[in-house]
Amino acid sequence: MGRAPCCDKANVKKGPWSPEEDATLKAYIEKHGTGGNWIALPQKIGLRRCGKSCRLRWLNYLRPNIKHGGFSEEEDNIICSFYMSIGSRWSIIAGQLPGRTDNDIKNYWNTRLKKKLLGRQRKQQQVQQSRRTASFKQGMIKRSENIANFINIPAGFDNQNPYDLPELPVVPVTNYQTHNPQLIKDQASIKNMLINLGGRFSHDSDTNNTSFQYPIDILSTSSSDQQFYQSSINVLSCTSAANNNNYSQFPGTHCDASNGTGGSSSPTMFHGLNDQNNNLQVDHLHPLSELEIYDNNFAHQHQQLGGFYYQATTETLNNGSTAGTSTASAESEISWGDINSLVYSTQMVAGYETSCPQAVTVPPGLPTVFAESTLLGLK
DNA sequence: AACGAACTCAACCGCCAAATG
DNA sequence: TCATTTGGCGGTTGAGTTCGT
Repeated sequence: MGRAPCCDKANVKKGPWSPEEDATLKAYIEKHGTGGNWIALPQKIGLRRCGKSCRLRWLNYLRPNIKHGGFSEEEDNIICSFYMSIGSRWSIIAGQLPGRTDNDIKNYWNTRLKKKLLGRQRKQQQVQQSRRTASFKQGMIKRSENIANFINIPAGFDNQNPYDLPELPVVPVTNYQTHNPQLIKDQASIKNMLINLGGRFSHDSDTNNTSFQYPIDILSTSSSDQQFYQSSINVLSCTSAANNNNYSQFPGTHCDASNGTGGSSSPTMFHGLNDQNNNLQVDHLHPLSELEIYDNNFAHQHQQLGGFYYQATTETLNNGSTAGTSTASAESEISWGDINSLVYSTQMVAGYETSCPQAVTVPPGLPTVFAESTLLGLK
C-alpha cells in the first residue's frame, strides 16, 4: 500500500492559479511566513489548494526577485557547465543563478538550451566530416601520384579522380556515456568536454600535477564560448574542491559558493588577441591561468602534424586571422559537445599531445581521462 | 482564415530523504 | 528502531500559444 496523499485530492482545486489565490497566498506568506508547514497552510488561509501546490506556486512564481525568461549568454554557459558536471540537479544549478528557479531552468534546458547545443554539435560534426573527407582524398591523390612514379598504373585507373580511391575509413570514436557511465556526472565529463574541444590534460610526473592546456581554438572563438570554457573550468575546480579535501581550488580561481558564479565574470579573459603584425597576443592574463602567448608559428608547427588535427587547425587559423575582432556570436563553429552522448573526437586530442604548452594547473587526484582517449592508438 | 504541428511553461505526480514522534 | 509526516526534487503532462502551410 502506498503512502497516504498529502491532501484530500477530491477537495482541492487544480490547474492554473487565479489572481485572487495568488494575492491571498502572497499576502499571508509576506505577513506570517509559511509557518513551517505547507500542508496546513492552505487550510489556514482558506485556499482549496494542496500544500505542495502552494509551496510550488510561492517558490516558482510569487516569491520576490524571481526572474522569468530572458536568459543571458552567461547564464546559458553556467547552466551548461553545471549540467556537464552534475547532470540534471536543477535545484543546485538554480542556486548558482540568483532569481532563477529550478523549474524555470529545467524548462529552459529542455525546450531551448539542449536543442541549441545539439544543433551546434551536428553542425560541427558535418563540418569536420566534410573536411576529413576532402583532406583524406587530397592526400590519397598525392600518394597515388608518388606511387605512379614507381609502378605501372593499371589501365583505366584515374589517379586524379578522388572517387577512384579507397573509401575514407571510419574513424573510431569513444562514447563515454556508454563505456564509462560513472564518469558522466563528475568532473571527468568536463575534462572530456574540454578535451573534445581541443584542450589537453597532461600529467606532470615531477609535480604530481595534471595540467590543462587551452586549445588555440579558444583564442579565436567567440567571447560566449570563451565564457563557456571559463565556466567549465570553474565548475571543474568547484567539483574538484568538493571531491578532494586536500585541494581547495585552482590557484587564483574564484569559486564562490554563495553566488556560485565561479569566476564567470571574466570578460577580459582573452583580450587583445591580435597585435599589429596579426600575431595572436594575450595582453590580459586571467588570474586563472598562466596562459602562454600563442602566435601563428604555433599553428604552423601543427600543420606538420597532418591528419585530422591539421584540418581542425586550418579552420582555426582561418578564424584566427580575425580573432581580435571576434564577437559574441550566437552560433559559433566551435562545438560545445553533444551534451547527452558526449562522443569524443580522440584524434583531436592526439594532435595536441606533443605540442601544446602547459597552462593551467589542475589539482592532483583528477582522473586522467586523456590517457584513455589515446588507447585507440590514433596518435 | 483555418488548421495542424510544434513549442512553451505552469503545474502536477510520485519518489526519496529528513524530520518527527 | 520503526512508522509516519513533510519538504524537496526531477520527470512528466497538458493547456495555451505561436508558427508554418
